[in-house]
Amino acid sequence: MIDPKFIKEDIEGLKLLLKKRNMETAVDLDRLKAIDEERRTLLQKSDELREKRNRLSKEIGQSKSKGLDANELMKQVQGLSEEIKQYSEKLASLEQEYTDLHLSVPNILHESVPEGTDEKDNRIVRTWGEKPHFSFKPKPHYDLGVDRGILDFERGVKIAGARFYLYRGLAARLERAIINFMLDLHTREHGYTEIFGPFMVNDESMTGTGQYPKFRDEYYRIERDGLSLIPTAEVTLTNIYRDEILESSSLPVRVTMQSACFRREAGAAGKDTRGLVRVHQFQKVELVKFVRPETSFDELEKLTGDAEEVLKRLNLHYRVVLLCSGDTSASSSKTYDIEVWMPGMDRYLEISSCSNFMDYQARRAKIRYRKEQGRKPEYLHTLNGSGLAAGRTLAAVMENYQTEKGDIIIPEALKRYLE
RNA sequence: GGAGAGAUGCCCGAGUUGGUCGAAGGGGACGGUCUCGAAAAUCGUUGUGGGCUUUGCUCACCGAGGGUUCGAAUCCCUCUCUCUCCGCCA
Repeated sequence: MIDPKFIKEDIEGLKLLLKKRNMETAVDLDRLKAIDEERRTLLQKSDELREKRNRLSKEIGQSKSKGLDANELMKQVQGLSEEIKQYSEKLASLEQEYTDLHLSVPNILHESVPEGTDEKDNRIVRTWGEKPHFSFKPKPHYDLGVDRGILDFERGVKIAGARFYLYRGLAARLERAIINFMLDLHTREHGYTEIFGPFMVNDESMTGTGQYPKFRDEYYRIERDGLSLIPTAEVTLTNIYRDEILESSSLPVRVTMQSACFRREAGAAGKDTRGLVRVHQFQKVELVKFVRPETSFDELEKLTGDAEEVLKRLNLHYRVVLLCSGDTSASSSKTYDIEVWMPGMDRYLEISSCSNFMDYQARRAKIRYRKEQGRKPEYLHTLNGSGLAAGRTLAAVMENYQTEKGDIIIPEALKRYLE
């Protein structure tokens, strides 16, 4: 949610924002503005009536305690109450519509975000390492894994369905090693606290981070219990402080958590159907930060660097891409994608996405902090990024470290985790 | 899953014959006095969100949502969560 002052004071600015984001039809801003004004008028009127009712009711109490007759007053207040009720009903429906529209307004974009319509306009900001050379034609991880007997897609499909898979032996051990390596790196060297929390969350949490109410079909929900399987540990981590006020001295808070992630991949039919690229369940190490507003864009650079460090230590060639205005997700103000080179697939593959949400998510989830004692609480800024997607990292290691005979060399950084 | 108890401000905790209760009291935190300084003592301040004609006025919030009433933290209904006992269990 953006600061409501934008709706009140700068509707033209918001129109421009929608245009930049290539989503002009997503929100009826004129309607939003009109509702905002109408509800404020009604609110004023209704507050006046309530004030009167409170005052008269007090008088009734006083009269009665003196043994005086208050019937006349009581009749008057009864009428007031009727009127107030009508106003509340009108207001409630207006508030509802206002909130729905407010939630649909995307986040303000940072000035450094390039204008553009889709991924073609994203800007490569840096590249690390080089594409490895092979004296043979490197295989994509799915062929390599199946040939080697460590990836089993047929069994995954039998057990659960399309887009499920099974790791056997080395693949399973390698992914576990990758996860441990990443968690150790982030906790020992980057200052994150390791968290282990729920993989299933309630609707408040899904709403807090923005999954609900809009993109309901993209997630698995267990109706009977009102719980949803998390699509990322971002949900668990960000909701740690939902509805709370933190002390300024405790910021920044840095947390990391490894989790399984569940995605329905609705609308991705026929896309990336092979391999570990797009599946319904995968593991990921997530990074989340809660920071003071004035530091959040610096923190985004550091967070992205924390994720990049994983690839550096694994000696995997990658590039960092700054998403353009049309490709940046609605809740993000600025996003970097990290794309790792996949020699077998002969393409770069997104392995991490790091975003600064500024106060957009914090406002929604009511996460605030107190600048100093006695001051009003303010919304803090939240950031998150994958550090990294474990399944895709496994695939990248397999493709980059394969030998002609179909073996996989263990990267130096992972050796101690596989002994 | 069965039986019972409870949910109040940063924390503890009063308030349940409905009225001047946004809420006593204690603790904590912050500020002042005292002191060379500190402790102790003492005085004061200390919830959140909204509206407006914004050094002020006002509305809402006592787990959440409904209801009764002129008026509800206080009465009624539903839900959620917590605790205790029993059952089950990695």
